Amino acid sequence: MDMEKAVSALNNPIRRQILHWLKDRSNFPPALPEHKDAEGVCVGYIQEKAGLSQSTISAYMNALKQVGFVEAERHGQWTFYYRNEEKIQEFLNAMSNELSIS
Amino acid sequence: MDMEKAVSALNNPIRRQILHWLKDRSNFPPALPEHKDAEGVCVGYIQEKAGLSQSTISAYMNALKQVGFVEAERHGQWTFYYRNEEKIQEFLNAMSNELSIS
DNA sequence: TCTATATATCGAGATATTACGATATATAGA
DNA sequence: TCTATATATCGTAATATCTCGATATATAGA
Repeated sequence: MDMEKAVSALNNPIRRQILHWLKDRSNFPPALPEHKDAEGVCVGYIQEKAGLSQSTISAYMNALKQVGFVEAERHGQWTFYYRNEEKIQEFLNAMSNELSIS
Repeated sequence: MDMEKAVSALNNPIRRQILHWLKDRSNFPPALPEHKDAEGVCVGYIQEKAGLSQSTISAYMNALKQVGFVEAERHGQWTFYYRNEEKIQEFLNAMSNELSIS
């Protein structure tokens, strides 16, 4: 866990918000019938909800992916992003260790 | 807890390191006899350990103080900084809530 | 193959952060 | 009051981040 990159990825309210939204699929419009089997949420839905440009959201999701907080899965033309709960917990533990425990 | 400012204050390896060092007074040179009663560590010691300029450390400590992670106490010409464990724990809990719990 | 759609990447201007040296302020002691 | 020391504040150049629009790439379907 690269704490440098991890904290940096979280040092943005929208990226933190997206991570939070991804906790619950119902924060987004229902999946299309052909995507019922795909895990996660496509970039377009995240973009719409966040209200930022497509390129910005794509970069944001990449930043979150680089540190492992989310994973990406391609299904056709769509990329679906979903949380990596282990990595998120790992970060919280590392942060707790770094700040609290001597 | 202003998460915006809090994460921003932690988005710097030296500031995180300082918070960690402050966990244990023995990370710094022993206190002068006339400071035996003062809680915390003076700016000069922190500066020396961090290896950055005096003005930078002063600004860093102020950033940490603004979000409540440390508190400051003046004793004569010295300012002593020490951790606010409650606020740090409050931040860790808030972070955990924001990231993990839906 | 051609077109439409979804996403990724690129380049850039605006803004924020970093870290410094210079200077100001506060206090202790002569 | 004058000087020395500790810390705070100011002005700054360098660097990083934010966010966009334009463009490139990937895939599905006609």
